[in-house]
Amino acid sequence: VSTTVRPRPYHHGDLRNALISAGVELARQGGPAAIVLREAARRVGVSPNAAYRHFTDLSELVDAVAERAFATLAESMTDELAKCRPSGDAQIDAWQRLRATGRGYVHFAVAEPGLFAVAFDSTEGDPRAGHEPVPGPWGILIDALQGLVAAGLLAPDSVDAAASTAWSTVHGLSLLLLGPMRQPSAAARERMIEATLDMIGTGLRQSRG
Amino acid sequence: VSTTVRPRPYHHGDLRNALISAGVELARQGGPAAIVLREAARRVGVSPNAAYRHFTDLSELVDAVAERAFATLAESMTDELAKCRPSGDAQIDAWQRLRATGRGYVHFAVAEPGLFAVAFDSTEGDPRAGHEPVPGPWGILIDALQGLVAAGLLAPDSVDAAASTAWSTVHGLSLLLLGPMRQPSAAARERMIEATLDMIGTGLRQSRG
DNA sequence: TGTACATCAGTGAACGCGCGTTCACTGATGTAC
DNA sequence: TGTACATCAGTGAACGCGCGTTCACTGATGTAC
Repeated sequence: VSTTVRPRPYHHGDLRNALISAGVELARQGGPAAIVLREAARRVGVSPNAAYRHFTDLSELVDAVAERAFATLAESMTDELAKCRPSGDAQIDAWQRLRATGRGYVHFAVAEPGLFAVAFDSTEGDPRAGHEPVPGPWGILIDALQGLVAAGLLAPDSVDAAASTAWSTVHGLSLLLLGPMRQPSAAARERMIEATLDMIGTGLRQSRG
Repeated sequence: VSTTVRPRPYHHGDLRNALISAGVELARQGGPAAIVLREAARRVGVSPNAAYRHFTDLSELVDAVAERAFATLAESMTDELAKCRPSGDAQIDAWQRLRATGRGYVHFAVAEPGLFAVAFDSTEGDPRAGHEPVPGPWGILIDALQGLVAAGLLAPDSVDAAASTAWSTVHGLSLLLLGPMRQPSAAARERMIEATLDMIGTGLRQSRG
């Protein structure tokens, strides 16, 4: 095979993206601290300083990885939303869609703890700020809550408060499942998730009255 | 003054504790990663290797710092409990005491983000495992829930589920307040805390029926 | 169509840094007789 | 009460490591004429 090895061209062609991908891989395994510039370069097969053509700083690479992590989190939420089948009852559907966003959030956290940590480690300011053009996790949650409003299940001026409570609950559950309450079985985990989503629901119903 | 400076004795006398305290201080400022053996030794005024008389490892120092962090968290919860004044109504009091534990938890997280991070970074297994002889955060929460049971407000076999939901909610709120939703005013923060505690209450009331 | 040359994207070697940890040591302490 | 000596708790110097970053450089690319 050695004769047919295509020699790597001098110019990589897409080094910036390749480095970010390597960074994502590192983050998946070891969280934010594992994003190491030299190691990313090593994996891409490039000298460490080549990275400086594309990032002024290590922190810029980390930011780029965090952005991808956020996008993947949003994707997990929309994936779960896509599984929702209309029931014919608009109110039931609205609740289901809210649950789906939460479920997607927690599933991502459990499946990708490293990326999850990166997303919330390097968040400067709040996630409401855009990760445009695709709506980020916050936007997706707000959309789901607007769905409740449209179905007459939530007062329009309760959306912000509802969002922050729902987010914090789901975020907390995620960290609990990753850390102090690592569950042995996936089934037990799903039970905890659904129980927590129940609680969010009853909380929101209550605050409506 | 220089003549009256008492020369530091060759033997420190309490180096282990001094190093842990230095580690706590480092953790307060920079979280788990800031616990650096050489720096701790530097602050105590001792050579780096002296630490190895008291810890086999850096990780052993980190563990000791985490233990202190856990104790301080528990303290914050009991402090808040101590503020509860009996109202004459056992049911109201039981709710108030549960709220107090949650409030103490979140207050600690907001006041000491670095220590809070250490506590949950290095948690091996779950926090239910003892930090004896004083009851840890988990024990304090369980106690408060047993209070609800005693007041006839919670089914005895719901305690575990209630504990994990309550914990995850309060934990999530803490992280949210530290990160994505850093609040400008203390008042706004307290409002969010109380709103979340409300939600935990309605959630538990619901699951009782 | 060809050639000069600016620009871009890499290389290789080296830097200084702070870290955890180990080595051989020395000063202080406490116990046995 | 004094002295020998084991033990304990420190010191000072050094190690190897991997890191982020900088330097002067070279190979490839694209544009002007």
